[in-house]
Amino acid sequence: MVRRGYHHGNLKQALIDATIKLIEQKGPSGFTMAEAAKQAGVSAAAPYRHFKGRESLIEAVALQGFTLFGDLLEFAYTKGNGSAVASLEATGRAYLAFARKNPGHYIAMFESGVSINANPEIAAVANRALGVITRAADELIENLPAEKRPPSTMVSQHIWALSHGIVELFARGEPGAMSPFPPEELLEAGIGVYLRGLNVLPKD
Amino acid sequence: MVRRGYHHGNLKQALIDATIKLIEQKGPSGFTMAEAAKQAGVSAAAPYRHFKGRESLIEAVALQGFTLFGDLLEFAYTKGNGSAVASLEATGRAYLAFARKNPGHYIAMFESGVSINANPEIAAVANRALGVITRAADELIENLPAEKRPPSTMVSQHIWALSHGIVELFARGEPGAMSPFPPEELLEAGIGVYLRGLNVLPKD
DNA sequence: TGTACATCAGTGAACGCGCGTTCACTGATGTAC
DNA sequence: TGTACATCAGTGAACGCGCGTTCACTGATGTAC
Repeated sequence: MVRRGYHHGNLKQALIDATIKLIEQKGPSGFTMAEAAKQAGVSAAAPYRHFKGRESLIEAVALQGFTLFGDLLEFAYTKGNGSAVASLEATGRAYLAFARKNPGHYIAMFESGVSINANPEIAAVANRALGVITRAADELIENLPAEKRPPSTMVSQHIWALSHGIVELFARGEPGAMSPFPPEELLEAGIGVYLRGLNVLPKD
Repeated sequence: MVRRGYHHGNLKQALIDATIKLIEQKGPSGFTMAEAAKQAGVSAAAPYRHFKGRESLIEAVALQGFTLFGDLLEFAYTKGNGSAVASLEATGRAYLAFARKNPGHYIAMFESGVSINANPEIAAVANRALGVITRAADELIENLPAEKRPPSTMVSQHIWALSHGIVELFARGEPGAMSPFPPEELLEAGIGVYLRGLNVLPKD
Protein backbone atom coordinates (compact mmCIF):
# COMPACT_ATOMS: atom_id res chain seq x y z
CA MET A 1 0.00 0.00 0.00
CA VAL A 2 2.04 2.94 -1.18
CA ARG A 3 0.81 6.34 -0.21
CA ARG A 4 0.33 8.89 -3.01
CA GLY A 5 -0.63 12.29 -1.70
CA TYR A 6 -2.46 13.78 1.19
CA HIS A 7 -5.33 11.42 0.70
CA HIS A 8 -4.63 7.76 0.92
CA GLY A 9 -7.32 6.55 -1.41
CA ASN A 10 -7.79 3.14 0.13
CA LEU A 11 -7.09 3.61 3.79
CA LYS A 12 -9.91 1.47 5.11
CA GLN A 13 -8.68 -1.67 3.38
CA ALA A 14 -5.06 -0.76 4.07
CA LEU A 15 -5.85 -0.65 7.79
CA ILE A 16 -7.63 -3.98 7.62
CA ASP A 17 -4.64 -5.48 5.84
CA ALA A 18 -2.25 -4.06 8.43
CA THR A 19 -4.41 -5.44 11.22
CA ILE A 20 -4.36 -8.89 9.67
CA LYS A 21 -0.59 -8.82 9.42
CA LEU A 22 -0.15 -7.58 12.97
CA ILE A 23 -2.50 -10.17 14.40
CA GLU A 24 -0.65 -12.91 12.55
CA GLN A 25 2.65 -11.72 13.93
CA LYS A 26 1.82 -10.73 17.48
CA GLY A 27 -1.57 -12.13 18.29
CA PRO A 28 -4.79 -10.26 18.86
CA SER A 29 -3.52 -8.46 21.95
CA GLY A 30 -0.29 -7.45 20.28
CA PHE A 31 -2.16 -5.47 17.69
CA THR A 32 -2.47 -1.73 18.29
CA MET A 33 -4.20 1.08 16.46
CA ALA A 34 -0.99 3.11 16.41
CA GLU A 35 0.96 0.28 14.78
CA ALA A 36 -1.74 -0.33 12.19
CA ALA A 37 -1.83 3.36 11.28
CA LYS A 38 1.94 3.41 11.02
CA GLN A 39 2.00 0.40 8.70
CA ALA A 40 -0.58 2.06 6.51
CA GLY A 41 1.65 5.13 6.36
CA VAL A 42 -0.80 7.39 8.09
CA SER A 43 -1.02 9.36 11.34
CA ALA A 44 -2.38 7.73 14.47
CA ALA A 45 -5.57 9.74 14.29
CA ALA A 46 -6.49 8.80 10.73
CA PRO A 47 -8.02 5.37 11.48
CA TYR A 48 -10.80 7.07 13.41
CA ARG A 49 -12.16 8.46 10.17
CA HIS A 50 -12.97 4.89 9.14
CA PHE A 51 -13.48 2.92 12.34
CA LYS A 52 -15.16 3.71 15.60
CA GLY A 53 -12.25 2.29 17.53
CA ARG A 54 -9.93 -0.62 18.04
CA GLU A 55 -12.67 -3.19 18.58
CA SER A 56 -14.44 -2.16 15.42
CA LEU A 57 -11.30 -2.61 13.34
CA ILE A 58 -10.89 -6.15 14.59
CA GLU A 59 -14.56 -6.78 13.88
CA ALA A 60 -14.04 -5.63 10.32
CA VAL A 61 -11.31 -8.23 9.93
CA ALA A 62 -13.54 -10.92 11.40
CA LEU A 63 -16.38 -9.92 9.12
CA GLN A 64 -14.19 -10.05 6.05
CA GLY A 65 -12.78 -13.35 7.28
CA PHE A 66 -16.15 -15.03 7.69
CA THR A 67 -17.20 -13.81 4.27
CA LEU A 68 -14.13 -15.22 2.60
CA PHE A 69 -14.42 -18.38 4.67
CA GLY A 70 -18.01 -18.86 3.56
CA ASP A 71 -17.07 -18.34 -0.07
CA LEU A 72 -14.31 -20.91 0.13
CA LEU A 73 -16.44 -23.51 1.87
CA GLU A 74 -19.22 -22.94 -0.61
CA PHE A 75 -16.86 -23.35 -3.51
CA ALA A 76 -15.30 -26.48 -2.03
CA TYR A 77 -18.72 -27.93 -1.41
CA THR A 78 -19.70 -27.69 -5.05
CA LYS A 79 -16.53 -29.54 -5.96
CA GLY A 80 -18.06 -32.67 -4.51
CA ASN A 81 -20.18 -32.81 -7.67
CA GLY A 82 -23.20 -34.13 -5.91
CA SER A 83 -21.39 -36.76 -3.88
CA ALA A 84 -22.16 -35.98 -0.26
CA VAL A 85 -19.01 -37.65 1.01
CA ALA A 86 -16.79 -35.88 -1.50
CA SER A 87 -18.45 -32.57 -0.69
CA LEU A 88 -17.84 -32.96 2.99
CA GLU A 89 -14.24 -33.97 2.53
CA ALA A 90 -13.58 -31.05 0.21
CA THR A 91 -15.16 -28.75 2.75
CA GLY A 92 -12.85 -30.11 5.45
CA ARG A 93 -9.80 -29.54 3.29
CA ALA A 94 -10.98 -26.02 2.55
CA TYR A 95 -11.35 -25.38 6.26
CA LEU A 96 -7.73 -26.21 6.95
CA ALA A 97 -6.53 -24.41 3.85
CA PHE A 98 -8.30 -21.27 4.95
CA ALA A 99 -6.81 -21.41 8.45
CA ARG A 100 -3.36 -22.00 7.05
CA LYS A 101 -3.46 -19.30 4.40
CA ASN A 102 -5.30 -16.71 6.44
CA PRO A 103 -4.14 -17.07 10.01
CA GLY A 104 -4.78 -13.40 10.73
CA HIS A 105 -8.39 -13.73 9.68
CA TYR A 106 -8.80 -17.00 11.51
CA ILE A 107 -7.44 -15.56 14.74
CA ALA A 108 -9.66 -12.48 14.46
CA MET A 109 -12.65 -14.74 13.86
CA PHE A 110 -12.11 -17.27 16.61
CA GLU A 111 -9.49 -16.13 19.07
CA SER A 112 -9.72 -12.39 19.37
CA GLY A 113 -12.58 -12.24 21.79
CA VAL A 114 -14.82 -10.70 19.14
CA SER A 115 -18.34 -11.63 19.99
CA ILE A 116 -19.83 -13.34 16.97
CA ASN A 117 -23.38 -13.19 18.20
CA ALA A 118 -23.20 -9.65 19.52
CA ASN A 119 -22.70 -8.21 16.05
CA PRO A 120 -25.61 -9.15 13.75
CA GLU A 121 -23.63 -8.51 10.60
CA ILE A 122 -20.91 -10.92 11.70
CA ALA A 123 -23.45 -13.40 12.99
CA ALA A 124 -25.17 -13.50 9.61
CA VAL A 125 -22.05 -14.15 7.64
CA ALA A 126 -20.74 -16.66 10.19
CA ASN A 127 -23.99 -18.56 10.02
CA ARG A 128 -23.78 -18.71 6.27
CA ALA A 129 -20.33 -20.31 6.51
CA LEU A 130 -21.44 -22.84 9.08
CA GLY A 131 -24.55 -23.47 7.05
CA VAL A 132 -22.41 -24.94 4.32
CA ILE A 133 -21.11 -27.59 6.69
CA THR A 134 -24.59 -28.30 7.97
CA ARG A 135 -25.91 -28.65 4.44
CA ALA A 136 -23.13 -31.11 3.64
CA ALA A 137 -23.97 -33.05 6.80
CA ASP A 138 -27.61 -33.07 5.86
CA GLU A 139 -27.04 -34.62 2.48
CA LEU A 140 -24.66 -37.06 4.00
CA ILE A 141 -27.15 -38.66 6.31
CA GLU A 142 -30.38 -38.27 4.40
CA ASN A 143 -30.35 -41.85 3.24
CA LEU A 144 -29.76 -43.35 6.62
CA PRO A 145 -32.73 -45.07 8.24
CA ALA A 146 -34.47 -42.59 10.49
CA GLU A 147 -33.82 -44.47 13.75
CA LYS A 148 -30.09 -44.36 13.33
CA ARG A 149 -29.81 -40.92 11.84
CA PRO A 150 -28.34 -38.30 14.15
CA PRO A 151 -29.42 -34.67 13.72
CA SER A 152 -27.45 -33.04 10.94
CA THR A 153 -26.59 -30.08 13.14
CA MET A 154 -24.87 -32.48 15.46
CA VAL A 155 -22.89 -34.03 12.64
CA SER A 156 -21.83 -30.62 11.39
CA GLN A 157 -20.77 -29.57 14.87
CA HIS A 158 -18.64 -32.69 15.16
CA ILE A 159 -16.93 -31.92 11.88
CA TRP A 160 -16.49 -28.30 12.79
CA ALA A 161 -15.12 -29.06 16.25
CA LEU A 162 -12.69 -31.62 14.89
CA SER A 163 -11.46 -29.19 12.24
CA HIS A 164 -11.15 -26.33 14.69
CA GLY A 165 -9.39 -28.50 17.24
CA ILE A 166 -6.86 -29.65 14.68
CA VAL A 167 -6.22 -26.07 13.59
CA GLU A 168 -5.70 -24.88 17.13
CA LEU A 169 -3.63 -27.76 18.40
CA PHE A 170 -1.71 -29.10 15.45
CA ALA A 171 -1.72 -26.68 12.57
CA ARG A 172 0.27 -23.96 14.26
CA GLY A 173 3.56 -23.74 16.07
CA GLU A 174 2.27 -24.82 19.42
CA PRO A 175 2.21 -27.61 20.44
CA GLY A 176 2.05 -29.01 16.95
CA ALA A 177 5.74 -29.67 16.90
CA MET A 178 4.91 -32.90 18.67
CA SER A 179 2.57 -34.09 15.98
CA PRO A 180 3.99 -36.62 13.56
CA PHE A 181 1.09 -36.11 11.12
CA PRO A 182 0.39 -33.20 8.84
CA PRO A 183 -2.89 -31.55 9.85
CA GLU A 184 -4.49 -32.31 6.51
CA GLU A 185 -3.83 -36.00 6.90
CA LEU A 186 -5.03 -35.93 10.47
CA LEU A 187 -8.32 -34.31 9.52
CA GLU A 188 -8.91 -36.50 6.51
CA ALA A 189 -8.28 -39.65 8.51
CA GLY A 190 -10.47 -38.41 11.34
CA ILE A 191 -13.36 -37.61 9.04
CA GLY A 192 -12.92 -40.98 7.36
CA VAL A 193 -13.23 -42.88 10.63
CA TYR A 194 -16.19 -40.76 11.64
CA LEU A 195 -18.01 -41.37 8.38
CA ARG A 196 -17.51 -45.11 8.67
CA GLY A 197 -18.96 -44.84 12.16
CA LEU A 198 -21.98 -43.09 10.69
CA ASN A 199 -22.36 -45.90 8.17
CA VAL A 200 -22.11 -43.56 5.23
CA LEU A 201 -18.82 -45.09 4.23
CA PRO A 202 -18.32 -48.86 3.90
CA LYS A 203 -16.65 -50.69 6.77
CA ASP A 204 -13.28 -50.67 5.01
CA MET B 1 -7.05 -15.06 50.99
CA VAL B 2 -7.19 -12.79 54.00
CA ARG B 3 -4.08 -10.91 54.82
CA ARG B 4 -2.79 -11.23 58.40
CA GLY B 5 0.19 -8.99 59.04
CA TYR B 6 3.07 -7.53 57.15
CA HIS B 7 3.87 -10.88 55.66
CA HIS B 8 1.23 -12.53 53.61
CA GLY B 9 2.20 -16.09 54.29
CA ASN B 10 0.89 -17.55 51.06
CA LEU B 11 1.34 -14.85 48.51
CA LYS B 12 2.57 -17.06 45.71
CA GLN B 13 -0.55 -19.17 45.62
CA ALA B 14 -2.75 -16.14 46.28
CA LEU B 15 -1.31 -14.48 43.17
CA ILE B 16 -1.88 -17.60 41.12
CA ASP B 17 -5.48 -17.74 42.33
CA ALA B 18 -6.01 -14.07 41.50
CA THR B 19 -4.55 -14.62 38.05
CA ILE B 20 -6.91 -17.52 37.41
CA LYS B 21 -9.87 -15.42 38.41
CA LEU B 22 -8.80 -12.45 36.30
CA ILE B 23 -8.17 -14.59 33.24
CA GLU B 24 -11.59 -16.17 33.61
CA GLN B 25 -13.22 -12.79 33.81
CA LYS B 26 -11.27 -10.71 31.33
CA GLY B 27 -9.26 -13.09 29.21
CA PRO B 28 -5.51 -13.53 29.13
CA SER B 29 -4.83 -10.00 27.86
CA GLY B 30 -7.14 -8.44 30.43
CA PHE B 31 -5.03 -9.78 33.24
CA THR B 32 -2.49 -7.38 34.75
CA MET B 33 0.13 -7.71 37.43
CA ALA B 34 -1.23 -4.66 39.23
CA GLU B 35 -4.74 -6.11 39.39
CA ALA B 36 -3.48 -9.47 40.60
CA ALA B 37 -1.45 -7.82 43.35
CA LYS B 38 -4.44 -5.74 44.36
CA GLN B 39 -6.71 -8.79 44.57
CA ALA B 40 -4.14 -10.51 46.75
CA GLY B 41 -4.15 -7.46 49.01
CA VAL B 42 -0.56 -6.57 48.37
CA SER B 43 1.42 -3.73 46.77
CA ALA B 44 2.17 -3.78 43.05
CA ALA B 45 5.81 -4.53 43.68
CA ALA B 46 5.28 -7.59 45.85
CA PRO B 47 4.64 -10.12 43.05
CA TYR B 48 8.20 -9.65 41.88
CA ARG B 49 9.44 -11.40 45.00
CA HIS B 50 7.79 -14.58 43.69
CA PHE B 51 7.68 -14.29 39.93
CA LYS B 52 10.13 -13.00 37.37
CA GLY B 53 7.40 -11.08 35.61
CA ARG B 54 3.99 -11.19 34.06
CA GLU B 55 4.76 -14.03 31.69
CA SER B 56 6.11 -16.20 34.42
CA LEU B 57 2.96 -15.78 36.51
CA ILE B 58 0.82 -16.97 33.62
CA GLU B 59 3.20 -19.87 33.11
CA ALA B 60 2.75 -20.84 36.74
CA VAL B 61 -1.00 -21.01 36.17
CA ALA B 62 -0.52 -23.12 33.05
CA LEU B 63 1.85 -25.43 34.89
CA GLN B 64 -0.56 -25.92 37.74
CA GLY B 65 -3.35 -26.39 35.21
CA PHE B 66 -1.60 -29.13 33.28
CA THR B 67 -0.74 -30.90 36.51
CA LEU B 68 -4.32 -30.88 37.72
CA PHE B 69 -5.51 -31.80 34.24
CA GLY B 70 -3.19 -34.79 34.15
CA ASP B 71 -4.35 -35.94 37.58
CA LEU B 72 -7.99 -35.75 36.55
CA LEU B 73 -7.46 -37.59 33.28
CA GLU B 74 -5.45 -40.24 35.05
CA PHE B 75 -8.13 -40.72 37.67
CA ALA B 76 -10.88 -40.86 35.05
CA TYR B 77 -8.89 -43.37 33.07
CA THR B 78 -8.71 -45.81 35.96
CA LYS B 79 -12.46 -45.56 36.32
CA GLY B 80 -12.79 -47.54 33.12
CA ASN B 81 -11.86 -50.61 35.20
CA GLY B 82 -9.88 -52.20 32.43
CA SER B 83 -12.43 -51.59 29.69
CA ALA B 84 -10.65 -49.58 27.02
CA VAL B 85 -13.85 -48.03 25.71
CA ALA B 86 -15.07 -47.06 29.16
CA SER B 87 -11.67 -45.60 30.01
CA LEU B 88 -11.65 -43.45 26.91
CA GLU B 89 -15.15 -42.21 27.46
CA ALA B 90 -14.45 -41.36 31.07
CA THR B 91 -11.35 -39.51 29.95
CA GLY B 92 -13.40 -37.48 27.48
CA ARG B 93 -15.92 -36.56 30.16
CA ALA B 94 -13.09 -35.55 32.45
CA TYR B 95 -11.68 -33.34 29.72
CA LEU B 96 -14.88 -31.35 29.43
CA ALA B 97 -15.39 -31.27 33.17
CA PHE B 98 -11.95 -29.81 33.65
CA ALA B 99 -12.50 -27.12 31.03
CA ARG B 100 -15.84 -26.23 32.53
CA LYS B 101 -14.73 -26.12 36.14
CA ASN B 102 -11.37 -24.52 35.55
CA PRO B 103 -11.78 -22.10 32.67
CA GLY B 104 -8.98 -19.88 33.99
CA HIS B 105 -6.54 -22.76 33.93
CA TYR B 106 -7.75 -23.95 30.56
CA ILE B 107 -7.33 -20.51 29.02
CA ALA B 108 -3.86 -20.12 30.49
CA MET B 109 -2.93 -23.55 29.13
CA PHE B 110 -4.27 -23.22 25.62
CA GLU B 111 -5.19 -19.66 24.78
CA SER B 112 -2.77 -17.41 26.56
CA GLY B 113 0.07 -17.65 24.10
CA VAL B 114 2.19 -19.48 26.66
CA SER B 115 4.61 -21.63 24.76
CA ILE B 116 4.17 -25.18 25.97
CA ASN B 117 7.29 -26.48 24.34
CA ALA B 118 9.49 -23.53 25.26
CA ASN B 119 9.23 -24.30 28.95
CA PRO B 120 10.51 -27.81 29.72
CA GLU B 121 8.69 -28.02 33.03
CA ILE B 122 5.37 -27.26 31.34
CA ALA B 123 6.18 -29.52 28.42
CA ALA B 124 6.80 -32.45 30.77
CA VAL B 125 3.57 -32.09 32.64
CA ALA B 126 1.58 -31.43 29.45
CA ASN B 127 3.01 -34.56 27.90
CA ARG B 128 2.00 -36.58 30.89
CA ALA B 129 -1.60 -35.39 30.52
CA LEU B 130 -1.69 -36.13 26.82
CA GLY B 131 -0.01 -39.44 27.49
CA VAL B 132 -3.12 -40.58 29.32
CA ILE B 133 -5.20 -40.10 26.20
CA THR B 134 -2.61 -41.85 24.08
CA ARG B 135 -2.49 -44.77 26.49
CA ALA B 136 -6.27 -45.07 26.34
CA ALA B 137 -6.11 -44.99 22.55
CA ASP B 138 -3.42 -47.63 22.58
CA GLU B 139 -5.46 -50.08 24.59
CA LEU B 140 -8.46 -49.35 22.50
CA ILE B 141 -6.96 -50.48 19.24
CA GLU B 142 -4.56 -53.16 20.35
CA ASN B 143 -6.92 -55.95 19.33
CA LEU B 144 -7.58 -54.62 15.87
CA PRO B 145 -5.91 -56.51 13.03
CA ALA B 146 -2.62 -54.80 12.23
CA GLU B 147 -3.58 -53.77 8.68
CA LYS B 148 -6.55 -51.76 9.82
CA ARG B 149 -5.06 -50.35 12.97
CA PRO B 150 -4.22 -46.65 12.83
CA PRO B 151 -1.35 -45.33 14.95
CA SER B 152 -2.51 -44.75 18.51
CA THR B 153 -1.01 -41.25 18.51
CA MET B 154 -3.32 -40.41 15.65
CA VAL B 155 -6.34 -41.72 17.48
CA SER B 156 -5.45 -39.76 20.58
CA GLN B 157 -4.97 -36.61 18.54
CA HIS B 158 -8.41 -37.07 17.03
CA ILE B 159 -9.97 -37.41 20.45
CA TRP B 160 -8.03 -34.47 21.78
CA ALA B 161 -8.85 -32.24 18.84
CA LEU B 162 -12.54 -33.10 19.01
CA SER B 163 -12.61 -32.40 22.74
CA HIS B 164 -10.71 -29.15 22.40
CA GLY B 165 -12.84 -28.01 19.49
CA ILE B 166 -16.02 -28.64 21.44
CA VAL B 167 -14.67 -26.72 24.42
CA GLU B 168 -13.66 -23.75 22.31
CA LEU B 169 -16.71 -23.58 20.10
CA PHE B 170 -19.60 -24.88 22.14
CA ALA B 171 -18.75 -25.03 25.81
CA ARG B 172 -18.40 -21.31 26.34
CA GLY B 173 -20.52 -18.27 25.68
CA GLU B 174 -19.49 -17.83 22.09
CA PRO B 175 -20.86 -18.99 19.72
CA GLY B 176 -22.21 -21.86 21.76
CA ALA B 177 -25.53 -20.14 22.20
CA MET B 178 -26.40 -21.57 18.82
CA SER B 179 -25.76 -25.12 19.87
CA PRO B 180 -28.84 -27.13 20.70
CA PHE B 181 -26.75 -29.84 22.38
CA PRO B 182 -24.95 -29.76 25.69
CA PRO B 183 -21.21 -30.12 25.12
CA GLU B 184 -21.07 -33.35 27.10
CA GLU B 185 -23.65 -34.96 24.87
CA LEU B 186 -21.96 -33.65 21.78
CA LEU B 187 -18.61 -35.11 22.78
CA GLU B 188 -20.03 -38.43 23.91
CA ALA B 189 -21.97 -38.86 20.67
CA GLY B 190 -18.94 -37.84 18.61
CA ILE B 191 -16.66 -40.29 20.34
CA GLY B 192 -19.31 -42.98 19.93
CA VAL B 193 -19.52 -42.49 16.18
CA TYR B 194 -15.75 -42.39 15.94
CA LEU B 195 -15.33 -45.63 17.90
CA ARG B 196 -17.83 -47.41 15.69
CA GLY B 197 -15.83 -46.17 12.73
CA LEU B 198 -12.73 -47.69 14.27
CA ASN B 199 -14.57 -50.99 14.70
CA VAL B 200 -14.00 -51.05 18.42
CA LEU B 201 -17.70 -50.62 19.05
CA PRO B 202 -20.35 -52.73 17.34
CA LYS B 203 -22.15 -51.24 14.36
CA ASP B 204 -25.07 -50.12 16.49
C1' DT C 1 15.83 -17.89 77.49
C1' DG C 2 18.01 -13.70 75.37
C1' DT C 3 20.32 -11.35 72.07
C1' DA C 4 22.60 -10.12 67.61
C1' DC C 5 22.30 -10.52 63.17
C1' DA C 6 21.27 -12.33 58.45
C1' DT C 7 17.70 -13.08 55.50
C1' DC C 8 13.22 -12.91 53.81
C1' DA C 9 9.04 -10.66 52.13
C1' DG C 10 6.89 -6.82 52.15
C1' DT C 11 6.23 -1.20 50.97
C1' DG C 12 5.72 3.13 48.43
C1' DA C 13 7.32 6.11 45.24
C1' DA C 14 8.93 6.73 40.90
C1' DC C 15 10.23 5.74 35.97
C1' DG C 16 9.45 5.48 31.14
C1' DC C 17 6.43 4.02 27.90
C1' DG C 18 2.97 3.42 24.62
C1' DC C 19 -1.64 3.19 24.05
C1' DG C 20 -6.52 4.79 22.63
C1' DT C 21 -8.77 8.66 21.68
C1' DT C 22 -10.04 13.69 20.95
C1' DC C 23 -9.65 18.15 18.96
C1' DA C 24 -8.98 22.08 16.21
C1' DC C 25 -6.85 22.43 12.08
C1' DT C 26 -6.00 22.06 6.93
C1' DG C 27 -5.23 20.21 2.39
C1' DA C 28 -7.72 17.84 -1.40
C1' DT C 29 -11.74 16.77 -3.83
C1' DG C 30 -16.44 17.06 -5.76
C1' DT C 31 -20.25 19.76 -7.24
C1' DA C 32 -23.62 23.54 -8.50
C1' DC C 33 -24.05 27.20 -11.23
C1' DT D 1 -14.43 26.34 -18.51
C1' DG D 2 -14.13 28.89 -13.98
C1' DT D 3 -15.26 29.83 -9.60
C1' DA D 4 -17.22 29.38 -4.83
C1' DC D 5 -18.11 26.52 -1.52
C1' DA D 6 -19.32 22.22 1.09
C1' DT D 7 -17.53 18.07 2.35
C1' DC D 8 -14.25 14.62 2.95
C1' DA D 9 -9.99 12.60 4.72
C1' DG D 10 -6.05 13.66 6.38
C1' DT D 11 -2.51 16.02 10.29
C1' DG D 12 -0.08 16.91 14.66
C1' DA D 13 -0.26 17.87 19.18
C1' DA D 14 -2.05 16.76 23.37
C1' DC D 15 -4.63 14.20 27.06
C1' DG D 16 -5.12 10.92 30.67
C1' DC D 17 -4.25 6.53 31.88
C1' DG D 18 -2.52 2.33 33.49
C1' DC D 19 0.88 -0.81 32.94
C1' DG D 20 5.36 -3.45 33.99
C1' DT D 21 9.20 -2.94 36.43
C1' DT D 22 12.96 -1.09 39.55
C1' DC D 23 14.85 0.70 43.71
C1' DA D 24 16.06 1.92 48.23
C1' DC D 25 13.74 1.08 52.18
C1' DT D 26 11.83 -1.48 56.34
C1' DG D 27 9.21 -4.64 59.15
C1' DA D 28 9.07 -9.61 60.41
C1' DT D 29 11.13 -13.93 60.98
C1' DG D 30 14.62 -17.54 61.73
C1' DT D 31 18.90 -18.96 63.65
C1' DA D 32 23.51 -19.32 66.07
C1' DC D 33 25.43 -18.90 70.22
